Amino acid sequence: MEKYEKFGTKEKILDAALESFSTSGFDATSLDVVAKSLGVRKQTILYHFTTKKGLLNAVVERAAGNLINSIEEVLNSDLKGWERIEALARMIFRLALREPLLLGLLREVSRPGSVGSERLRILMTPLMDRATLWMQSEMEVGRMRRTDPRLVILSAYSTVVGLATEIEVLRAAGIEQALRPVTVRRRELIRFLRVSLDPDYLQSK
Amino acid sequence: MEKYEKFGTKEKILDAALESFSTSGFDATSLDVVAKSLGVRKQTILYHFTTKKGLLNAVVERAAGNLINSIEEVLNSDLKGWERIEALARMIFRLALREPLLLGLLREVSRPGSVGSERLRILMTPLMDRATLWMQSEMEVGRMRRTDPRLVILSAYSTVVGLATEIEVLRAAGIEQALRPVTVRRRELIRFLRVSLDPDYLQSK
DNA sequence: ATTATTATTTACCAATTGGTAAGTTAAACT
DNA sequence: AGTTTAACTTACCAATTGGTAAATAATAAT
Repeated sequence: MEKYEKFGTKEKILDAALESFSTSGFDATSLDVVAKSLGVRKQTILYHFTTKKGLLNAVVERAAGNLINSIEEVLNSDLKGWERIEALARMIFRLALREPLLLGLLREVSRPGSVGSERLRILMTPLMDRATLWMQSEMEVGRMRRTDPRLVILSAYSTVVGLATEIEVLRAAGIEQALRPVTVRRRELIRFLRVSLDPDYLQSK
Repeated sequence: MEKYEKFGTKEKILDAALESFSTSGFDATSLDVVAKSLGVRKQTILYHFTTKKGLLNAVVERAAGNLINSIEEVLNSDLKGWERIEALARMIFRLALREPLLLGLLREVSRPGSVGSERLRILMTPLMDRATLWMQSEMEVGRMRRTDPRLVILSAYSTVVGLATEIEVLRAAGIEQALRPVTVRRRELIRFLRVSLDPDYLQSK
């Protein structure tokens, strides 16, 4: 509960930082530049977030919050087994298309030694554990085909991250409608998940 | 034909630069640091490559050269239709596994506004055009199923780039043998390509 | 041996970086 | 009205950045 929430500077800083981190990356982001784009002094940023790394963490945290909320929404539905998986996949693609900056950020932050990659891991781990447990229990009762949950999840994860690259490369390659390949990829992912997980899915055309 | 090829400094610089660019990224790479790691002054680097961007371009060029050579090898074989595609896919995965730094570089350089992304595009475009033409001619004579070649190629491309992320994330997730998921992904890609392209492939388990 | 060329270094530099310290302004509480 | 606290700014700094200019060393050509 902030006290002088007058101009919402903090939020505006987070927006601008997301923009810059996700398109230019952490190192190429200058606090001075970000501040200038907001008509604010750099020290205002440092006042709110103490350090550049702190700012990134805050951005990641907020983004992850969005993601988790979306996921929660699906998890609280009454969809079962395979249908739930498919709903999840669609939800994530929808989010990724609505807010492409999130993809850029994810891409930036999931680089090995990257600043903020640790933060991402900390935020994602419980989500991943939860998903793993759920999948295992679904396998127990035979609603899901037996595989290694983590491998499936990571495959899905890297498919989504790959989108960030793909969309831009498509644009660079001069393909006008960048939307179609994305839906192709979604179909692909869903089919992959289905083949891996849906026990009722007969593998025929 | 260099004149004083005594210590091969230029090559050593390229090696170190590849290492740094692909793991830390362009902006996070300091010429001073790279130079120090080689026991050489920064100005030696700038002597050989004039500018930091020039160095990146040289690194990209060399890496692309490796890639193109490998591809050429397959293209000069007498494999036809689908078999050629599969050989290509396997070749690229082999290269990616043997030299993981190439993946990191590809990942770094394929970012939208990134320095060097233009260079990559320039190098890749003719390769892509050639592949597209070949695929179209194969489709003409019915050795290949009819689809949009560019979309297939880009799917394959982003799968490979996605590997760069996946391998690291897997490691971060604490999965010991990072090799297995990679081969899974290769199988997946080949199956995808086969379904899309091989006219003789009957889609049954 | 001298000269020309290539390779590498020493010395600098202007610009930018993230960050500290100390104000200043404005709102909230009393 | 006066005090406290939050929001923001001005001033400053040490470190690092990529890059220039000039000197020096090493090799090749004459």
